[in-house]
Amino acid sequence: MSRDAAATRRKILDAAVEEFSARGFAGARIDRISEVAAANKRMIYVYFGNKEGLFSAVLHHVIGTLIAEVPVTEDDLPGYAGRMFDHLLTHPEALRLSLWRQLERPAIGPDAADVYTSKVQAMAGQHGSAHPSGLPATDLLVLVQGMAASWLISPADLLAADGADPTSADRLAAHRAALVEAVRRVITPDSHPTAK
Amino acid sequence: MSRDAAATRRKILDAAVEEFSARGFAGARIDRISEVAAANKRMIYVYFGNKEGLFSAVLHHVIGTLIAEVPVTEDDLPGYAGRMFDHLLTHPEALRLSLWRQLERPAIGPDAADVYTSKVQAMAGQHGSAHPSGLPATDLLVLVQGMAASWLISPADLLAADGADPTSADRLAAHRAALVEAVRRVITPDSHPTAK
DNA sequence: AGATTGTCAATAACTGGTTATTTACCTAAG
DNA sequence: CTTAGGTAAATAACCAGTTATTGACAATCT
Repeated sequence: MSRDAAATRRKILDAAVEEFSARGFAGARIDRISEVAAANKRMIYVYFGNKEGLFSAVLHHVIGTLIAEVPVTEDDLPGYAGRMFDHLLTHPEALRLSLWRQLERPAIGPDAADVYTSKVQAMAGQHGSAHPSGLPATDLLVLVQGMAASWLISPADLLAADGADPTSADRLAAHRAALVEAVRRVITPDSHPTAK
Repeated sequence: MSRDAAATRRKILDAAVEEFSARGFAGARIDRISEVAAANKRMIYVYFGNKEGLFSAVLHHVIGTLIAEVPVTEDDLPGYAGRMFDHLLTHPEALRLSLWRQLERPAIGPDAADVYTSKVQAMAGQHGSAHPSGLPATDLLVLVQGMAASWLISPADLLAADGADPTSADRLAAHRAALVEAVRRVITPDSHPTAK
């Protein structure tokens, strides 16, 4: 039996991503993580300190990857929404962990304030604090993120309201198209505002 | 000390709403609920069976109220978004419990399939499965709900990207306006689609 | 009386964290 | 080349405090 600190640390982290993603902080069990990782429980405390330290490491890993792989393209918000949707679809743990973080431990995890601030300022540009669309830049970014995640956080009974299977590849592609188009409309400055 | 079954049941339910909303199913403690309710722990099992039964009752109560008080006005989606935002703002437990339900116990809680199905059909109307806007009715409803909740589920570092206090009444009113306007744009069929 | 409503205390299974100890690997002296 | 010793890595057993749930019993109302 060989000894490999990096590999053990990695196995623990992977198992922790799975466990915390599935059950959240309060629901996660250290024993289950060590079992899945095929590592001794004690090693978790050696490498990560305590349960919260492990949760923090998981958050940094997964959310850090999300931020790195889905850059905010402030000049192409529809594309950003589409790519975000794709990433959340292929990395369900990213969305689940983000939600659990928000609900259970908002203070823990990576701080993306600098990233967001610079993007928001870039969007605002010379137009005061508003995007060319006329909507405040921060609100726009928040709305786009909410739209990108909406399908994946909605209850199944809503997603299936039209009878189609909400998880089929076709349905997901159709929603992706609707998402991108909806964002395009949001950022399009209207030429002739209507009353209703 | 007088005896009042209905009052005791109600106190337990109120305390459970608070506890489950704050900590979720796994994080909630029966002891804390009975303490806050000033009721004996045993009564929880008499009235609600077990922890899951209590969680289910909480979900039915809070989400049922949400569905009743914020009807889906399919002919006024911007207004629906605004009223949903208002309700979630004044009833934070409704959003938190919805999220926790989705993450921890998706199978539990009220089933709104019939409500959604009829609204989606009404929106689709004579236009096949699509809304007058050209977007699929289900997707539209999902997106609008995601938009309404986006401010309230976003991390603080994003909300404060423009330096303003994200919880101030002014800021919330400004975001509400942006939300309603964004939804209006999404449902407006465009007269002259542009490339980018 | 008879059913409902409430109290108290016990229990059996867990849970995060720790202590004491062993095992594998590397290096430098003999 | 071998081997003694130091150190990082891993493990098993354990602990003290919780946790949800229940059984037995008392008070109250109709």
